[in-house]
Amino acid sequence: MNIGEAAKASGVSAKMIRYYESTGLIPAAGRTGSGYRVYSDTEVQMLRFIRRSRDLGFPVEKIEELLALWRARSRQSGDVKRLALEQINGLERKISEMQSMMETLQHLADACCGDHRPDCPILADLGNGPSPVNKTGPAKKTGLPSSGRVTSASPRHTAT
Amino acid sequence: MNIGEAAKASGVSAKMIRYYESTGLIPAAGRTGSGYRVYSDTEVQMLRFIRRSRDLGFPVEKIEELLALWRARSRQSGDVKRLALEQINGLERKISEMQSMMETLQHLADACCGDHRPDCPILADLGNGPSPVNKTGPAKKTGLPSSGRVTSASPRHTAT
DNA sequence: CTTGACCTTACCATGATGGGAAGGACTATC
DNA sequence: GATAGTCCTTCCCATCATGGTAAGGTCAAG
Repeated sequence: MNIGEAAKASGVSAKMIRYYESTGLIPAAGRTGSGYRVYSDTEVQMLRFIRRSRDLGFPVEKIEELLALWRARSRQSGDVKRLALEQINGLERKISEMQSMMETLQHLADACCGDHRPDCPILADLGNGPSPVNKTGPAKKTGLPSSGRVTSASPRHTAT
Repeated sequence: MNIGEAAKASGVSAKMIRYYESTGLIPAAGRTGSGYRVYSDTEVQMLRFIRRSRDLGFPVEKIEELLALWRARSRQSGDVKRLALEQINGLERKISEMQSMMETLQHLADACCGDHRPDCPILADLGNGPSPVNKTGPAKKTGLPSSGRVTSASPRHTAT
C-alpha cells in the first residue's frame, strides 16, 4: 500500500502521515526501490488509531503515550484510563471557560436593543469591562483559539 | 505613557501591542524623540477593549470589526449585537463538539476497569473505531486544537 | 511513448503569543 | 559625571497541526 491508499484507508492525510513520520510519532515506513513509502495493514491501523485519538481531542503529545501503551504487551489499562480521564478533565475545563464567555456575551447581547441606534451596552462593556488584574506580567496560560478548530478531525481554523 | 505602562494599564503585553500595531489592528503609536512609543489614555482604552474582546473569545479578525464600530459615531447597535450573537454561536458549536468528545471518552473510560490488566476497551476503540469516512480528501473545515488554548484570555497552548 | 495520477522532498504560511539577542535610552545612585 | 539597572527598540525564532505549492521522479494505462 502506498501513502495515498494508506491515507484513504486511515483517514489521515498523506501530508500528515509524512509529518508524523518526521516527528517520530510513527516509525519510518518502508520504501520501494524507487523511494515510495509502503504501508502494511498494521501501520494503517496505527494511523487510524492516531486519527481517532485526534478526533477525541488528544494532543499529539498524549497520543504518543497512548501509542506506546497500545504497543506495550505489558501495559496496564489503568494507565490508559488515566490518560482518558485527564483528557476529559481538560475538555471540561475548556468547556466551562467557553461557557462563561458565552454567558457574558449572552448577558451583553440581551442588554443590547440591537437596532439602528448607536447606543450599545456591548461596546460599553468591552471598553470599560473588568480591569486588567494581572495578565501582562505573571499571567500564565490558558487561552482559547478564538475561532480555531474544535470540530472533529483534521481541519484548521473553523471559524476563522 | 510608554509601552510598558500602557501594557500594565491595559492588560495587553508590550509584545502584543507591538504586534497589533504591526498588523494594523491599532494605528501606529506616537514616538518620543528617541523612538519610544507613547500612549494616551484613549489608546490604552482601545487596548483594553481589545483584551476584553479576546477574553470573550473573539478572533482578532472580528475585533477589527468591533473596533471599527466602536469608533464609528454612526454605528448601529444591531451590527454589534450580530457580531456578539455570531460569537455565541461559534462558542456553542465548539462546546458541543467538545461535549461529544467528552461523552465518547466517558463511555470508554466507564468501560475500562482501569487496573493492572492489559485489556482495555479504550485502546480497542481507538484502534478500531469508526471508519474514516471522508476526512482525507474533501474534508473541509472545523477541527479543534487538540490540547491548545480555549481558556480565557491571551494564552496559547493551555493544556499543551 | 505520452499522459495523467501519484509519489518525493523542501519550503512557506497560518494565528496569537512568548523568548531571546543586540543595542540604544533613561533613571537613580554613588 | 560615571556606572548600574531597568526599560525601550528592532529582528529573528519557536510554537502546533495542518495545508499549499513547487520542482522533479515514478508508474500504469492508453
